[in-house]
Amino acid sequence: MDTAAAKTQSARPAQPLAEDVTRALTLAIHEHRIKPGMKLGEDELADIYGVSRTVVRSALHALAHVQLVDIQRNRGAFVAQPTLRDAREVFEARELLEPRIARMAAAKATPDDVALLQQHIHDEHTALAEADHGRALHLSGQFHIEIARIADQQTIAAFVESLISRSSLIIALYWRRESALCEKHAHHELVQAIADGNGDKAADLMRSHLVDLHSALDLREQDEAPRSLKDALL
Amino acid sequence: MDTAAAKTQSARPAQPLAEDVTRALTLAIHEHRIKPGMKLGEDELADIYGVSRTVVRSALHALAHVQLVDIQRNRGAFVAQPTLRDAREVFEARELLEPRIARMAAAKATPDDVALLQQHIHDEHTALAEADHGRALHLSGQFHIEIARIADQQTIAAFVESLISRSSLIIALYWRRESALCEKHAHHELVQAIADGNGDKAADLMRSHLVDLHSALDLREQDEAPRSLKDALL
DNA sequence: GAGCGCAAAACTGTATACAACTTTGAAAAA
DNA sequence: TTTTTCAAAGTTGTATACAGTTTTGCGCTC
Repeated sequence: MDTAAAKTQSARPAQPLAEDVTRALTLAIHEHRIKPGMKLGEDELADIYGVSRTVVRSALHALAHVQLVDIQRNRGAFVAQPTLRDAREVFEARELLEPRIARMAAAKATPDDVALLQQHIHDEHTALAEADHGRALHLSGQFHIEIARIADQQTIAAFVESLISRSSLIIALYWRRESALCEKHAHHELVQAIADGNGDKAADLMRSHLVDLHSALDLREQDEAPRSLKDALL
Repeated sequence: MDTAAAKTQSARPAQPLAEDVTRALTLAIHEHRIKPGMKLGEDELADIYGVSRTVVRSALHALAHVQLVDIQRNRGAFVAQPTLRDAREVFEARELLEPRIARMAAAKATPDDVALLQQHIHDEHTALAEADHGRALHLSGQFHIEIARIADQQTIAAFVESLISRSSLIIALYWRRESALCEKHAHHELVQAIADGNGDKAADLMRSHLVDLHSALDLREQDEAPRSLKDALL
């Protein structure tokens, strides 16, 4: 009967599967429950989620495609560790794409969309109030993704989503503890501009918001050697 | 890295890779050997490449992530059929990203890089002379990808690569036969601007080149209904 | 003859088994 | 004691087997 313990999910029709693991892992990474460099053993995950290695493998490859994990042949999968260069590139790309997306969102947003964004902000505040920083960070990312969805540009939205995922890792690695908390005002003002249909303002707010984020990171040249060393010892 | 030769022949080193199948399929799609909407049966491909379904599955999922194929649950994988909207979005994104990439490439290109680009152009002309339109199209795309590589912006380069892949499908679906052949001059002038380190000119040339491409497509509103119908009958 | 329904075939999704590679630990030699 | 070699354990890559779903085709009913 112990073997059945792994199948305690039998309450579920067992229809959705492989990508559930992908979502679970993505969320865990976004919420910083598992940290950059951590090894993701296939057997271990298969045991945890009560599925076979086949499913875990599929999920890990999916995450590798989004560059959330790094798969090394015959060595295994590890949570990705974006380099300083990666960090700069990701934020550079975000500063290129997201203001434009914000402008489009301002042009297309419906009242329902605005309400949804405000709900996101509310949830984020709630998470912060409960000191659940991981969840707050995840929701903060989802906020940006939601804007991309509202802009109704699937192609660019997919890129933005990928960039935001990686941003989570970058924040985990390079966030300056001294820097202030994510300015709650930024998101709120942005929603207001979108609700007003003020595209220029939305773009500007988005740009400055991203610059703020960017500058809250410690992207100075630091010892990259320890990184590769930690790879081995962690 | 360059195991380009290892592909379709019977003399397989017996240590090939799953991603070899991915490359082979990608190339086949890029060269329009297999067309949008075509079904990619797992057993069939496994038989063709002499590998197990596991490997084929992995390859198909990789292609699905780049949106080259469309995987429908319990139904199978099909070569993707970008919609008119997809086509517009892809070229819009390219017109946003590639000029910037061209500018960066002009700033960073070494003589070797320029030589490589010229080689690409030469190969493309050769393919055209042999009436191998599929290969010419593929090389044309690789040319753009190479520029992104030279620009040394891995993150954006990855996006560009994805966009160019999809462009191949879009061209297969919406190319106007009446429109002139890919203007060979465009690429050549672009290389010259890059070689001269003239970033502004490179960006401008890239932009107009993309606009030319875009306008060579027939993106008028046409019957989308047949599309969904063809899905069933093809 | 047309429409409906059920069963068999085909294919995908998942699990398990086997092979190859990497790592690790200890034993032997210097 | 240090270094080197080799074997055993562990993990990933690939193949095969099984289960569930979709499709198809035939037969039955109206």
